Amino acid sequence: MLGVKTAALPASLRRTNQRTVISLLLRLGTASRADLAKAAGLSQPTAGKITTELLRLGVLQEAGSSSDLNSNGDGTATRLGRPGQMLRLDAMHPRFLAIELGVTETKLAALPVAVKLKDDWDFEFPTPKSPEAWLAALRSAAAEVNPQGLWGILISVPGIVDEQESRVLFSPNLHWLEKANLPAMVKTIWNLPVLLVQEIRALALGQLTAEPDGEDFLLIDFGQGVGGAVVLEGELFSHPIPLSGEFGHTPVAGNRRICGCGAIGCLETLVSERGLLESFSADAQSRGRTGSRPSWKTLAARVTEAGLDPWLREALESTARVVAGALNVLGVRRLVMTGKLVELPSCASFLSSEIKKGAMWGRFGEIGCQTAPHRRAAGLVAAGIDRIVLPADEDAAAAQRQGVGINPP
Amino acid sequence: MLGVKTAALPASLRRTNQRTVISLLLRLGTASRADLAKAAGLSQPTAGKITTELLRLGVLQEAGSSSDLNSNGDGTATRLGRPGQMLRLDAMHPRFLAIELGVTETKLAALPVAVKLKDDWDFEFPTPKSPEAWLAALRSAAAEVNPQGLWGILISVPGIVDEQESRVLFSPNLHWLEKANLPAMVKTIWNLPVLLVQEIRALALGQLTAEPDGEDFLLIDFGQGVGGAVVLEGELFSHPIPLSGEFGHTPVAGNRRICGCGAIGCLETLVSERGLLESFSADAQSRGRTGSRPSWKTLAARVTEAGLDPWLREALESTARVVAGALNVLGVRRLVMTGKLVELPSCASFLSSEIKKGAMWGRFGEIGCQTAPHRRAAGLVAAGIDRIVLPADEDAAAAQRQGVGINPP
DNA sequence: CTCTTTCCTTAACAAAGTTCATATAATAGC
DNA sequence: GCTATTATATGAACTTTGTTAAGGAAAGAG
Repeated sequence: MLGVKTAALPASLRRTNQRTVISLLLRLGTASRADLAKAAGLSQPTAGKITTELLRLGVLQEAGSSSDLNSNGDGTATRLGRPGQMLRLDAMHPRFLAIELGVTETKLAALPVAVKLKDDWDFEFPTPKSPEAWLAALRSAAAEVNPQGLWGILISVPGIVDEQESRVLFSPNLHWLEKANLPAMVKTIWNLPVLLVQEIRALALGQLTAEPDGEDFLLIDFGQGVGGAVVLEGELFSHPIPLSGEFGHTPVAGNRRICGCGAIGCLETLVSERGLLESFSADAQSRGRTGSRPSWKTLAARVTEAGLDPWLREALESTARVVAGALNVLGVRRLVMTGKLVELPSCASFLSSEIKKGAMWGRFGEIGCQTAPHRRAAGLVAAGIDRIVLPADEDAAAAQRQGVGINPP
Repeated sequence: MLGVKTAALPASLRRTNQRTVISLLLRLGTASRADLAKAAGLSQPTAGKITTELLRLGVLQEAGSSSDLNSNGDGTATRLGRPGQMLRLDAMHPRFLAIELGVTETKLAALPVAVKLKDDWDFEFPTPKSPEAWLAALRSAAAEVNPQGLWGILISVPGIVDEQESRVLFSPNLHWLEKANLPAMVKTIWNLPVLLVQEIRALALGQLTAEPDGEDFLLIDFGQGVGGAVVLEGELFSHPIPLSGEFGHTPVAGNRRICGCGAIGCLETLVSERGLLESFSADAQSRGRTGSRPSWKTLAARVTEAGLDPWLREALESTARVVAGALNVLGVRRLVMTGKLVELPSCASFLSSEIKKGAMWGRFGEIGCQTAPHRRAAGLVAAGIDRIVLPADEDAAAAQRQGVGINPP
């Protein structure tokens, strides 16, 4: 018989363990097989097999023996016994081209597996208003990228994305995406696997990468839109219907603004960048100050100087109620906030205190509220490793790599 | 070597498949091993092994051969080939004593594995106001229960429950529970495993039992309190922190009522039974009708006659906003509502239409809103099967059964 | 009475993890 | 400098779980 598809345990156990090892190396930086076995709760033989595989795939690289590192002058007492072969995530070869397709800017960076935790883009250009123009701009940026050794293209997209089908379903602030076939377009430049990742999910994955063993959390980003994503039991929550995290489109009592999504009264119309500026401008006019044109800068200045004006206070209170409701339903007690809004002075702390009042857990213990930088790039790479390098089906993986560029040594 | 704990795959795969088979039988009623294999996507040998085990445990019972059933007069063409041995969930032996510990009533029923989908209690008594009185009342009810063959006691409890530790953490409407050690108390009557299940979770599990392959849903119950629980990817969502589903304690803008939980403005103070009656009474007074004492009956009459008064309309709108927010965050598009509120005329339909307006998915497709009866008993049995009959650790199972009453034939 | 069809079980095997044992490479002690 | 100790990495044997392949059992069809 020839090439019969042989039996397999349905659950992709091996894959789970591979991911555990990668996540451990993200945290530890460098570790021996024995360290990994201990930390992952696996036996040494299993850890050995897994690392062998990851080395073959090019995800890991060797980093000398532990004695080399220890003898490097620092005073740590060298341990007894045979030193381990240290391993780390590969930082030598750029493996992914990450693209942030933002409402106003498009940014690019070529990233290795060992990605930096904070975004750091190589090139950027203003996002044009049509698919063709965007592709043209991307094509000229492409000249600066060496596609040698790349495994895939990762694109962060605002709005609602069907990540399985790589289609943008809905993007209120960038409507032309809905009709474009991004993967096909990008493949005319680089013939590599292309992965679309919903922006808010990339951010959450990035946060998860940065703190892999932090507690479960809800991440909210206040940008051009307002999104939310949840990490439950150490995993980014993914629903078959690609519609989770649409935080900003929750109705707010008394709000009559029309939202890009077609509904009336969405939270987003109050606390997106545009919404905030709109309120600020209306308020400034009512205060009789029509002089300075409302911009993010003047808004920041006003907040620094006058604190939270009533309109802003109210918007934050509404936000806090929606967030508290989400925390209550989910049973999560940690919140990570990103985006421009929480960089305004005292906004983050006011939000936090309001949320703490509204969330049930606040009556038993502490609600953890923190702000964080954007970690899109780290999130994109996490998604890329997960879906391009370690796909569920080994055959599919092979097919996707076909003639494309994974180069086992 | 003697009794060395041997190797095992960490994920409890077998258990998952056992549960799949049970859930299939709940839906199909009766099926052969071959049917189950096909429906569960397992191979016939595996299905055979699993059913053998479940028969040994007493979860399943044999139900004659399919030819017997078919020849029973109905006109279905008897199929070709060897008829299958039909299997069904055991309906002969009462296996669990289910207790609904409600705020006003305590109800009991002895239930077999093949539980009815709608609640149907054998005895009930008013819930006393202290642990001792409750235990005494329970003890006298116990005379009517034959403990022969019982596997465990299942108790549905309102409030926040740590189901792992079997402790009630918080129960705003039944505060004495927080200090009582229910399992220890109950074990003085029946020396059997005792399982506490959070009321809202029992309801959601019951709904899941009734429609095991319906789409993921959010269940909301409007009773003495207001709770919510989520079924994601066919599983009741459980968080390590036992605090999910606390729907009712989300703050509502403008609401100044003081809640049993200690906070101000919780949704629950508006739409719990008590909250509704309070609003109704205030409204009646303002309309100058102090005559008829406000009761659920007069409220129902008023709604039947006058439709939704503004105060009720507003309360429902607030509820709809909170629900819509939850649906948006979770990416769920199906809602199941239970409890007294949605039995009031036109309340359920008004709620549905408001929620459809606020939930993001409503702009793409249909939000499914339905009402359902309480299915606590079914949910309790599901939890009992899961945690008493099929525990993760086979040793723990054996220990828990020790000298207690699982009788393999 | 034999043939076909379907059901159930036994046998052989594959995947993935575990324990146990063994080779290897350092430091520590004499 | 040689041996003892300790820690790492890997090879061998076995467990769990599930899969395909093959064979016996029970019914209707010809």
